[in-house]
Formats: sequence, structure tokens, C-alpha cells
Amino acid sequence: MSKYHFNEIEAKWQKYWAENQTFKAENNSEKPKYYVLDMFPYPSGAGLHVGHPLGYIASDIYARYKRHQGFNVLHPQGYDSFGLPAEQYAIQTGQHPAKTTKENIARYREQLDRIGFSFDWSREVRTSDPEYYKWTQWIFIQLFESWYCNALEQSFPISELIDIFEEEGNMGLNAKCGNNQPEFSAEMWNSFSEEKKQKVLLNYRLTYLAETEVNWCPQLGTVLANDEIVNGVSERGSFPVIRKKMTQWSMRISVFAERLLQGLEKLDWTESLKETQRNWIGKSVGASVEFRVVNEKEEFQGIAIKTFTTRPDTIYGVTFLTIAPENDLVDKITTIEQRIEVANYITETAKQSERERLADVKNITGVFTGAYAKHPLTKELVPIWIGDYVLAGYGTGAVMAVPCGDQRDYDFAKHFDIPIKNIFEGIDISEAAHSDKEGTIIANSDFISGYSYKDASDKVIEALEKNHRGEKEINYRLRDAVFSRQRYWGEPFPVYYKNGLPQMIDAKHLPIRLPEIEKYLPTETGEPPLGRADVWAWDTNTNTIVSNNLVSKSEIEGYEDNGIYPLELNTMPGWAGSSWYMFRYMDALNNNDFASKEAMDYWENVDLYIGGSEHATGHLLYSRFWVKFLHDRGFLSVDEPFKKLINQGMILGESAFIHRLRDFDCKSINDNSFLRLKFPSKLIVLSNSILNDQEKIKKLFISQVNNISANKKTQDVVDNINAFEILMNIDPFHADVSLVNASNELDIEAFKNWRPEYKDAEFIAEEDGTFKVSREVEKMSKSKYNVVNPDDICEQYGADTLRMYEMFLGPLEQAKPWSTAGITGVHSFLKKMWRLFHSGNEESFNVSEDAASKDSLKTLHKTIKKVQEDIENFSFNTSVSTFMIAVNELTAQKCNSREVLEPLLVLLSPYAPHISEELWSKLEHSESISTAAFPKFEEKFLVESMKKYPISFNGKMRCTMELPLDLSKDEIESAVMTHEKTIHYLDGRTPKKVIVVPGKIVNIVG
RNA sequence: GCUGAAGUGGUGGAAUUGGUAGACACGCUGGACUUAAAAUCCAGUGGACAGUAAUGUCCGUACGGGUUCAAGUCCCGUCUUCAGUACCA
Repeated sequence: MSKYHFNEIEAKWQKYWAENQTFKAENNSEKPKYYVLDMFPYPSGAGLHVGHPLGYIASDIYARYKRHQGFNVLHPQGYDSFGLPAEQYAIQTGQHPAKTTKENIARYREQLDRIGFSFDWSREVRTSDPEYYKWTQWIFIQLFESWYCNALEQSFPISELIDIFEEEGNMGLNAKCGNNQPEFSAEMWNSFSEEKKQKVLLNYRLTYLAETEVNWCPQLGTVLANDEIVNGVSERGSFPVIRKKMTQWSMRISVFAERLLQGLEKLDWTESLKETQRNWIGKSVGASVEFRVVNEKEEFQGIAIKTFTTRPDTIYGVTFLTIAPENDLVDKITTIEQRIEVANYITETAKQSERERLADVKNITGVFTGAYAKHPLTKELVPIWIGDYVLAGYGTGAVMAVPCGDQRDYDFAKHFDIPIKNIFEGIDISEAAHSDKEGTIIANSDFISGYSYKDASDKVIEALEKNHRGEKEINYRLRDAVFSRQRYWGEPFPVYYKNGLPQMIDAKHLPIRLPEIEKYLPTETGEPPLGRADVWAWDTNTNTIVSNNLVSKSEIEGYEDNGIYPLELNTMPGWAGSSWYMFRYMDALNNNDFASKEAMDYWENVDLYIGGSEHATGHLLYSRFWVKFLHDRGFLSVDEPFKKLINQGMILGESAFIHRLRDFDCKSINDNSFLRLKFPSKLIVLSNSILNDQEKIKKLFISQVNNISANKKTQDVVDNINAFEILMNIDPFHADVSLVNASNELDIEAFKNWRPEYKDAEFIAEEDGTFKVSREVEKMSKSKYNVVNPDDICEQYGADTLRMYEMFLGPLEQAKPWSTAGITGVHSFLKKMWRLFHSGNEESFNVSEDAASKDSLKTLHKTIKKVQEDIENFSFNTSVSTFMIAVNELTAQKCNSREVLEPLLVLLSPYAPHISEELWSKLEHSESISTAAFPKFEEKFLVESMKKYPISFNGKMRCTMELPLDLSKDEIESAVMTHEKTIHYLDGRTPKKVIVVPGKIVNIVG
């Protein structure tokens, strides 16, 4: 074999790597460790397209590079294999999701193997594997058995909380930890029933069962987390989402808000990603301000409306309060006179869905409650309004309205004729509110007049705290995360219910395996799919799962309590398994722990994490939360999962469109009269150039008229065709990109086979007889028929070409369209590389042991330097160019010296591992090239004695001049000034100034 | 609206601290080889103008200003695109 037969070579080395476990990482090693991780894929039925491997290629290059650098590299891969698509498919076809998932994984693996990744497959994880989700369930139990102390900012075992309750109740705890629960003493606690104790503890556990308002998606039949909703509809399927109260498991992530925010500081993530997380956490610093309600009725005395504001300095500008329609206080404070009006308003707003309310920003609606509250500082009475611009879910669901300083309050006040008070020095508020806080001086505000925002705020908070009407407060937008899903294909909870209270199953009985069911839909009574299982009850006598028929019905039906209870019917969300998988890779086969302490102490956390930016708020936030929790409880030594993170940009597809003619619009140029004429009796499809060519459109129009018997009106248009502008109404339609060649020509016969409904369509071609489609860049997706399959690329050009071309497309983090057209450049580079090692028409291997030329060594070392810098900066696209330059230069130098080619091969091997292994073995190495040390850059080969100086005149480069590098400034200047070109350009003028930067440039200012 | 990123040839993109703008590819044009095609190789390729030519002049990194001997790069302002986010008080 001497020609570059990439298919044989690639298959050979892929087999070699698998058989020799070349990339197996050891948990014990003298070498320093490095952990490179990809976000693991969801194995969908569609398989991989060329966009998927982009990040994997980048991380693989880095992992291989780190191995050459002498690191013990952990580079695993696995599957996020629980999820909705498998379940939807199961509902449609009746196939068990486990079966389709397994098939999809096999297909993924086949595709991944073909690209030559250096994954350590011995550590593969699958979130849907019971041996894996056993530990997901275990972590859930730990969360249930823990509480969070705000004062110490740490999670602790719930048993310690029980100790506190037994000794001192929760009095001190509320003040210290702000859990805001009804207070009880130790005596009270000790007198509580077991049931009552459990209910109280649920308010403190890090995962808890509570009736909460959730995002319910009727079409999907499940609840969704906030990050699974985009623009008011579900992320998957774009179905409407409504608010609904349901009893659900939730994760108390909100208590970690501050730590999740602070933790970002020390992470090497992009600023934009950190910013996205900061926005999601949404910290705002301000004050709570209490307004006491004043009403004629005795019973209303003492009701306080707590508001939150980030602008305590504007408190003297308050002229009314606004509370959300859903606020519980509405009922309590509304006066008798206003009751009907308020009730009507609330009914109206409740009718609106979340989405409508979001869309309806411009309409200002609200109603007066009739009640007043006392301003905490001025003691004046301010009216209390209800307005739907106040959200029940944020802060306290009530705002102190300062119309002069907030545009929404301003608009509301204007609309309802509520007075506006100006409290800003020299600011005109007749047109709009003034919301800038910087540089504004407060006026008309008693003791804070004349102060700036900052000082005024401090003084107000001080005053409020003094008379117990408010205090400094920090608010977070981050809500607790709903953790229940009404689905089949997810982790079952290790939970059963005794007297309606959740009980954890002892960890030693895990995993709790998913039960078998007939159909994967919710039950007729609206229970989740697990409600269909017959064997889904927990026998506390035998600690096994038993038939539902045996369930103890003591309380309901008077039977004996036989110790058998119903199991939880919900399953966990997709992010459960993905929140901790990076640690399972460290010790994937461990049966006693989610990973051994030794393994986790050795590997610590992920040094480099690569994946898509769509996980910026979901996965990355949740896994940081779980890691902080596991760290608190001593299960992990690290408290952040991912040190460095890179988001690879999406690879887009170039969709192909054909254009179907609907009808013609005829617009008279003279009198603007308009006529729509509908001709096509059959499908007419137009080649691309016709779309904007008025002459062609007119011809087409006339030919259509001739096909039918035209009426008077149409004949009129035809007779005066130049007096009309003819426009076509067209209907773009996706064509499969595989039916289109590089020149955008569509294979019409193939298209008709693909879409039989076009069998009789008329295709109107270009003048040269070809039929062209138009192209548009879109997300690569099966439904847009623009998917390019990496298998096809590997087949035609090889995996090494695919790897290098994906890198060559552009910067890793940037979104870019895929175009197979340019791939030949990279492919012929590899062929040239191959040829460097061969001679005589590629027939014989020909590498010489002679010393290399100075030029070749210079090329080599220049390349080492640049490639190393590029890898470390993740600038893989430029290193591909560097390789091309090197091979072009070495070819020109006719270099075939081992001294140069061997190190070059090591440099290239992370990018193109197969060809590198092959040539490496031809160089008579018995071990894999992955064991070779990275070449060392030596400055001495780049040292030059001469420099080609660019000579500029007034900043414009005119010529170059070769000069020795060791010349002084003055010597350079005199050499330049006496040069004939300089004299020519100066044309007799004397230069005003000559700038000489030795080693760089000369600029003559004339 | 807010936050973040970006705007460079026909195309993807280089230019890391201000110092020869357009590296490297694709595409295109011409040529060699071939019966022909593919493959391969060679040459040219930002735009405009002048010249038979070598070559020369001018314009050029979204737009308008500025700093500097020198600006794609720094500063001020404007526009556009993409992404995220939003009655968040």
C-alpha cells in the first residue's frame, strides 16, 4: 500500500486503538492529570450530522495534544439517554424506549467511531442504565436528607436540623437563616405528631414536595422548568404552556443563588456565558418597604403590604402602591364599594394566558381597591391599586409606585390620573419618567434632599430599619426548580407514600427500576404513565417492588396496614442524570459509590468542557448546584464542576429551495391599478434566476395566458405588457440538498422520485437548460432537508479530512454554515503530506536520514511554535493553515528528512490521527504515535540575521529593503535615506522626520 | 428596552502587544498533461485608473469624526446583523 488509501488506513488504526485500548486512562498515574469532557449527546433517532462532531473534534485535538505533553488524560464519552423524543416515539409505535434508545446508541457509536476519537470507552455512561440512575436516585435521597443554613451558607444533614428543633425550636433559625417559616419552640416541636414533624421538615429539605404554581404543557402532558420554555411556549414542539397549581417535587436551588453567582468569578468561562448565568440568577440589591393598610374597618388594621424596591432613594416620590391581581391581599383590603369592580378585573386578567399577558404590554389596565396605606416616612395616605404589570412571582408581588422615576409607574399614573410627584433636582418629568440614578440629586424629600442615589438610599434604609418599616434586602430572580415530570422515560423516584407523606427508600435497595407498562401515555384519570404499571408498590417488609393490588388501604378503607405502599408516579427531569455524570466517568464501574473518593480526589473536576451554548442556563446551572451540594455534604472535594468552558458555534445547513408559482400580480405602472391573475392549473416550479428577472417573468406570464383562454382583462395586460409590472406570488419549498450539486443545480428526475406529487409539474429552467435552486442558511435539521451526514464525508474523503475541515471552517466558537464545496482544499493538503514521505509517483516510502536543510528546520520550528500557540488558544482554524503552509514550503524545499518529517507528524497527529499513525509506523515505530512527546520548539532555528524592512512614506508602504538586523537606528536610517528608492520617492524633498523601529518598520514623514 | 458578540475581497476566513491589510483555502480565469473527462500540476486573482510592458497612481477593513510618524486594531458618536433576556419593581 503506497498511495494514500485513507479508507483502509482509517479502518486499520481505529481497530488498532480499540484492540490495544490506546486511550484508556488510568486512575493512578505519576503523570499530571487533565480532564477533557464533551457535553454528552442525547442519542436521537436521526443520528449525527456534521454539526454534532465539531466540539468533539476540538476536544479530541486538545486531549491528544495534552497526551503528547505528558498528561494522563481523561477523555470519556457517554449518552444522556433519558428523554422525551424516545418516549414520544414509543407512544406512536409502541416500541419500548429502552429498545429504540439502545438502537440509537449503537448507531451513534458507529458514527463516532468512524471519526477516530480518542475516547476512553471503558468509562461510558448512559443515564438510562439502572446501574447509573441508581446513583441519581441516591443523590436525590441525599438532597432530601439535607437542609441549607443561610447563615453558614452550607448544606447539612437534616438530622442536625432535628437536633436543633429538639433543643431550641426554629426561633433562632428563622432570624439567622431567613427560612421564613411559622415559629415554634423546642417544646412545641417535641409535642408535634410524627406527621406534623415531617410536614415541617419538608419546608427545609433541599428537595421537597409542595403545591406550587408550575408551567403545565397540556400537549406534552407534563410540567416544564423555566429554562424549558422559550417565548411562552415549550422548547420542544412549541406548545402553549399554562400556569397551574400542582403538587410537585422541587429543588431548593434558590438558596444557592449567591454562591452560584459568586462561584462564576473564579471560572474560566466566556464573559457572555457568565453574564447569561448572572441574568438568570438575577440578583437585585435594594430594600423591603412596608406600607400598613389603613381602612375604616377594625379587622384590616395591621395588614401590611411588603414591597421590594431597588430605589429606596425615591421613597418620597411614592404616590400609590400597585399589587398583582393574584396577590392574596387583594381580597383582604378591597373596600365594599370597590368589590364588584375588583372582582371583574381579576376575572378578566385570569382569563388571559401568560403569553397573551406578555404580548399585551401596551394596554394599561388596573383597578383601585378603595384602600389606602400609610407611607412609612411621611405618614401620608397613598391609594392601593391593582395592576397586571406587577408580577405575582417576583419579589413580593407588590410595588411602591414612583411615577417620576419608573416608566411603568409613570404610564399607570398618567392613565389613571394619579398624581405624580417630582423628587429630582432640575429634571423635567412632564414627558417621561427619569430612571437614571447616576448623577441625579434627590429633591423634595425631607432629610434626603440634596443627596445622591447611593447616600440617599443608605439613609432611607437606616430610617426604615429604625422604625421597623423595612430593611436592606436582596432579591433573586432564580426560582426553585420543579423536579417532577409526568413521563415514563426518566429516573423513577426512590419514594413511596405513607399516609400521603413521602418516604425515602433506603439507599441500599437502589436502583428502583422503571416498571414495565403497556402504553406510554398518561392514564385515563390523568395520572402520569407510571400510573399504568401493575407492579408498582413498595413492600416495606421485604423491601421489594410488589403488585399495586397489595397496597395498604388502612386509612381509606379500614384494612390493616400491611406495610405495602404506593410508589411515586412521577419521574425525574432530563437534567437529573446530566447534573453529575462528569464524576461518574472518573470511576464508572464502581458498585459501592457514585465514584470512589480516590478517583475523585485524583481527577478533581473537568479542566476543559466543550458544548453548545443552549445549556447556558439549564444544565450548567443545575450541575453547579448539585456539585456545590455534594461538596457541602463531603461527597466531593471540588465545588465547581467545570473549570474552563468553551461553547462551540453551531454548524448551519445551506437549505435548498425550489419556488412554486402560485399566481401573478399585475400592477399598472400608469394608474396603480392592480389585478391578480391565477393561471397555473398544474404545479409550476421556477429556476432561481427567473425570480427577479422582469423580462423572463413577462414571458412566462404571456406563455401562461396562451395556455388558457384569456378573458378581456388578462388580454388587456398582455396587449400592454410594458405598462405593467408583473410580480409572481411564489411559495418556497425545501428540496433535499443531496439532490443539488455544488453549482446549485437540481436533479429534477431525482427530485420527482423523492416527491411524487411533482411528477407532472412543469419545471421552468435557466436558458442553459439547468434548473437552479436558491440557497439559504438555516439550522441543520432533518425537517429542513439540509443535513449533511459525516459518514458520507468519511466515505468520500476520510475522517482525517473531515476533522481538519471542520476545524478549518472558522473559529470554534462562531456559528458558520457548512459547505462541502471547500473540503477538497483540506483533502489535497493530506495528499501532499502523504507525498512528502513518498517519492516516484507515491510508489515508495522515501524518508532520508540525512540532516535537514536550514530552511526546512526553520519551517518546522515556525510550525511547532504556531501550532502550539494555536492549540492553547483553541484557534484550530489557523493551525490548519499553518500545516498547509508548512507542507507547501517543505514540498518546495524537496525536504524528505526524518529530522523534520517525524516531529511534523507528531504535530499533525491530534488533527489527523489516522494518517499520522500510518506514516509513523512506516517510520518504523512500534508504538502508537499518541505516546510520542510533543516536539520542542527551538528559537535558534528562527534566528535571522537579515530583515526585510517595510519602508513607508507618510504611513503608506512603498517598498521593502533587506537590512541586517543588528544595525542601530542611525545605521538603518542612513541606509534607508541613501537608497535609490527613497530618493525616488522623496523626489528632492527633505523629510521632516524619520521613524525607525528596529526589527519592525521604517516610516519617512515628508 | 437591556446584556453580550460581531461587521474585512465573489465565499469561508487571517492579521495575538497599533507597524507590509486580505495569510490559508474555496471559487473563478488562463495554461500543461489527456482522444476526452476526472485527478494532478503551474500561473493569475481586492477595486478603479494610466501604460505595449515592467510598473506606477489613487481608493479600500459598516458609516462619521478624533488620537498617532503609523489605526482593521485605540477613543467618541451613528448604523446594521446575530445571540440571549425582559412588564424583574
